[in-house]
Parts: sequence; C-alpha cells; structure tokens
Amino acid sequence: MNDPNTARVSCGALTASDAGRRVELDGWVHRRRDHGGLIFIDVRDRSGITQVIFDPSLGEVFGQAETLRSEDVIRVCGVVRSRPAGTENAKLATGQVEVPAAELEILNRSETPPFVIAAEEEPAEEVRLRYRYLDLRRPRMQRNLTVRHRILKAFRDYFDDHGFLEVETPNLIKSTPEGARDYLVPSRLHRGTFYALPQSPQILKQILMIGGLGRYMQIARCFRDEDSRSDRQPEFTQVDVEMTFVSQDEVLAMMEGSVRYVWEHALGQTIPDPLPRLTYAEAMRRFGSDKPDLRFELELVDVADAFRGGAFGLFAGLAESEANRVIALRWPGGAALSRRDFDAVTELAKTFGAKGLAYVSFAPDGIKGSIARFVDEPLAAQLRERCGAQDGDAILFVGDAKHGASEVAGKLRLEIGERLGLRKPDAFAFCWVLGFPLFERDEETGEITFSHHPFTAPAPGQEALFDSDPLALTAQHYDLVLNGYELGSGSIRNHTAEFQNRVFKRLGLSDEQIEDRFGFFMEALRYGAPPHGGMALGIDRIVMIACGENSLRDVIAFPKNQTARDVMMDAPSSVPDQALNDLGLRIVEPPPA
RNA sequence: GGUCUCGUAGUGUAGUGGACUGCACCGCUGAUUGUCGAUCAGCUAGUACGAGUUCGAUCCUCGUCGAGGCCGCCA
Repeated sequence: MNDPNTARVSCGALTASDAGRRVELDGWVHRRRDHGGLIFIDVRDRSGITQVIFDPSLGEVFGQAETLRSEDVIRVCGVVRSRPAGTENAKLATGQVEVPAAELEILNRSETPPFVIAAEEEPAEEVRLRYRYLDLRRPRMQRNLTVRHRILKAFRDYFDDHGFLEVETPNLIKSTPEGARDYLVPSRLHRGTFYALPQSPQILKQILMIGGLGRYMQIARCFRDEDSRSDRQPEFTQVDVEMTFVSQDEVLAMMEGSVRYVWEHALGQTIPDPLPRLTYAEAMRRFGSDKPDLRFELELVDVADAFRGGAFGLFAGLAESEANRVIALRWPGGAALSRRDFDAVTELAKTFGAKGLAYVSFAPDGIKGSIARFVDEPLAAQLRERCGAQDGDAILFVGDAKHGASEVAGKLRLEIGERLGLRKPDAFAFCWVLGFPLFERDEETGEITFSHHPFTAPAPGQEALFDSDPLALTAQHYDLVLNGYELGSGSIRNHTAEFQNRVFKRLGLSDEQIEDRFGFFMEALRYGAPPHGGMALGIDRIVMIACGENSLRDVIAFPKNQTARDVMMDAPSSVPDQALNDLGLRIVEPPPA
C-alpha cells in the first residue's frame, strides 16, 4: 500500500474538509458493529477514532472484515467521504466523515483482551499493571503521559532559555549511608563491593558547580529503597537544578519562574506571581504541616488560654506550659455528625498519634460533644468567636506537646477538607515554605541530626549559635508545596571545606568517617568551590497533581506496585546461580521466626 | 514492622449459614445493509488458598498469599 496517492493519516485527525482524499489508516480495532450486510469498525490510534465501513461488494475484503475482533491491528485504505445526512456522530471528533474501506490488511491479531479498552469501567489496578500495554491504550493513560511529556519539555525549554546546561550524572555511584536506604548493585570486578543507585544527584551536581558549569539542570532518575505510598515510588524522576553565585531569593525566583512557565505552556494556566511564602513555624502553627494544603482555609486556632484554670483539667493542665498546644479545628456542618462518626474520627486521630480527641458541636438544641459539660456559655461564645464557628458546626480539639498536637491537627484538617470536598483536583495552590531549622534532634537516639541534608548552609549571621545552640539555627532551605504535597526542596549549600567539616563534626562524624564517605567531596571543596545552591522538583508528583490523579502510578508508564514489584515483568526475580557466583553472592535464608 | 479494607466467571459487580450464586460486559454460535455503548436469539465460564467452628461455610473465626489506603519509614 505504498501508493503515492494515498496519505497515511491519524485516526483522530479527519474532518469534513478531508472528503475526497484517499487515505491509509493504521490502528487498532476499537469496536466493531456487525450488521451482517454492513460492518462498522472504529479504528483507534493515540490521536483518536475514525469509523471505517465495509460493504459486501468488496468480496474478499468483506470476508476478512467479518473476522476482525477487538485490538486486532489493521491497515485500511479508502477515500474519505462525508457521512450520509442524519448519520453524523456529534460525539466523535471525526464524526462528520467515514472511510469506506477499499483495502484491508490485518497486520496482527489480538488475543481476547482481559479487559475492554473501550469500556468506561476500570479494571482493578493489579490487572491494569499486569497488562500495562493494554492499560496504556486507554485515553486516560495516553492523556496523562502526554501531559507528562509536555511538562518535561516545558521545564527543559525554560531552563535552556535561562542558560542552564543539561548534564547527565551516573546511576552507578557510591553509597553515602545517610538518609534513605540505598539500592545497591554488586560489583563483579570488585567482589564484595557495591555501587549505590543515587537517591538524588546531590553531591554530583555540587561537584558540577565546582567544575564551573555555572547553571545545571537534569531530568534525573532517583532511587530510594523505602516503602511506597500513593505519592511515593521507589524509582522517581526529578527536575534537578543547581546554580553558582546565587542567593536564596534568586533560586526561588528562578524555580518559581520554571513552575509558572510550565503551568502556562504545558497546562495553559496562570499561577500567582509571586507565590505566597510561609515560614516553617507559621505553616506548623496555622496548618499543622510543613506542606500545607492552601486550597482551603480551616486554620488551626490556639485556644489553650481559654481553657487555662478552667473546668476541663486536661486542657487546663496543658495550658500551663508553653511547650504544649491546645488546638481548635472548626468542622463546618460538623454538628450533623453522629456520636458514631465522632468515634470514628477519634480512632483516626489515634492512628495519627493523638492520645484522644475532644469535640463540641453547636446543634440547634444546644452544645453537645465529649467536653460539652466543661464548656459553659462564656467559653462557648469565646471558642465560636475565635474559630468563626456557626450554628451547625463542630469544633475538634487536639491537646498535646506542640509538635505532636500540630501534626495531628494538621492531618485532621486534611481529613475535614477531604470530606467537605474542599480539596478540588482542578485547583492549584502553591506556596514556599522557608526558615526550616538546620538541625533537629533524632527522637530515637537523642542525637543532633540534619533536618534535610548535611550540605545545607545556615542563614547568614548565625555563626555564634553553631556551637552554643545548634538547634536554633535556621537553614537556607526551601520547600515548594502544592496542594499539600511537597513538590521539592532545595538549599544554599556549604561551599567551604572548613565549614562543611564543622557540620559533619557537629553531626557526630569522625574524621575517618568523613574521609571514608565524603573524602572526594571534601577534597573538591578545597579547590575553589564557588558559592552555589539549587533545588529538585518531583516530576511525578507535579504531573499527578496536574492530571488530577491521586496516584503516581497513573502518571508513570511502568510503575512499581505498593510492594515495589513490577507485576508485568515480574521483577524483582531470582537469578541463575552462575550470576550469583560471578558476583560472589550467596543467598542466606531468613532465620525462622 | 504495624494497622485498616478488600479478594465471587476473562472484566466489573449483586447476593445468601442450606436447594442450580444473580446481573452486565467480553468471548463463542446464529440472525441482521446506517450503526456508533448497535440490535435480537442462544451458549460458555466463578466464590484466592489452607485450617477451624457447624449437621452444613462463598458467608463466621484463624492463618497463608495477593492488592490497596494509612502509621512507622521516606537526609
């Protein structure tokens, strides 16, 4: 069919103006409607669907058409024509035209697919992933991967426009045993040693700065051997960025610009300029999260003082110390909830780490709820005033040590927002979160550890605190947050070996440990490392939110499932003994439980 | 590691401590010349696995396996 008079066209592209053209359509049998003496076949490719019609006058071709089934792959030639009056299909982009087949070539047959591509109903995710190549034929996945492509391209275009060089960094690197668990790759040539897959190209991009690249970006694959969530995959993609001779504000402006450009060019939407900024302390206080969902209000309200010296002993006691919070959280319409509903919410709060949950509701027949008997009229009036609660609302109370109370209340806030439909998938609420502490105390060991990573620089002018009160140090670190998801984080880095060494020492590393793990990096810092800083944005999450999806698995072509398995390939899998022998590995059975 | 929910034909679902587990789609056979979720007639095909309670279990209990959500974890 390599006829110069025949144009190969996309299945979704034909319009009335194409009538009279002789075209070739290649694609899958989407649906067939067999009327015995007349057969309609919808031919599908990524661009859409065109109706092809077979007439018995075609003889042998018609006989072939009778055998066509879903997902067979065909090539059809014919002259496009307008549909007879009254048979147009307004629901179809190509509904004004059809192609009466003159020739048919069956390029491949399909077995009966386990699920119907054309169906509205969605098979279980396990089935979708097992037959991913079929799932990918569905419009939803084709759309999501298209959006993903456009977003990636927009990022590349933007950073290219701003003088960034895309530089690839290796995937077989050195394990630096801090942070998440590494994926390890055994070395054959150096038996008993291992490469690690990068958790991020962090050190490498810093060395690129030392290498004088100035402005670097990369669409980088990262690997972390930790348990998955709907928004976390063991293997994920970042837009990784690093720049020299920049202030924090300059990095923020550049990154903010990239996101604004992406939203405009890939999604056709404008976002605020500038993006709102919150401090870490403010985010925790008002939203109970370092990644607040700003699509809705419902802020946390501090009410400890209202309970001080009052009848409710638990909160009165908590109110005596600045280390505690008593947080009120308005639940619009919450008075309609049953006792049973509140019990369920209390159970939920306990899974978040709450010891319990107090609540009052303002029902038409008076104040109700678990602590209603401690809430007299003046207190009720005060609480309503401060929370902005109306008749029919409820207020939840979380009281505990500051940080824990904030986190519990923050998660309850999201739950309320979710139930009230306030987390709209087509709304995009960005914000920066700044002013994180540089160090924090490890709750298990009691040791001082870094909040994000050990290369982050403290805010200028805080040198005096470094030894006297390290936990009071503020980091030049920033998170970009969208709709309650952390899109990415970055920082201004330490660029002198001397200061980096002080940080490592402060974290309790010995000279030997520093040399063993970071010796190459410390050495690089000593050869004229310029001031630098950067950021990495999680592409998978950005695409997920942009597509209105709830799971990364719907925006990744071949994702792992929750247990980190690829159910299509069946990975991970065992390997032949010879492969283990080459690597000097032996599998040890786990000890009996 | 913990916890919750789920597992019924190829797919999506319904239902019940007791008789042939119902429906839709897919598939198969036949009919059908203007459909587009084609239509009409017929057919095929199922309780994840194991143990227990019970006269009797798809249903109740426990375990195993698998899946998903959340907590821990994720510098």
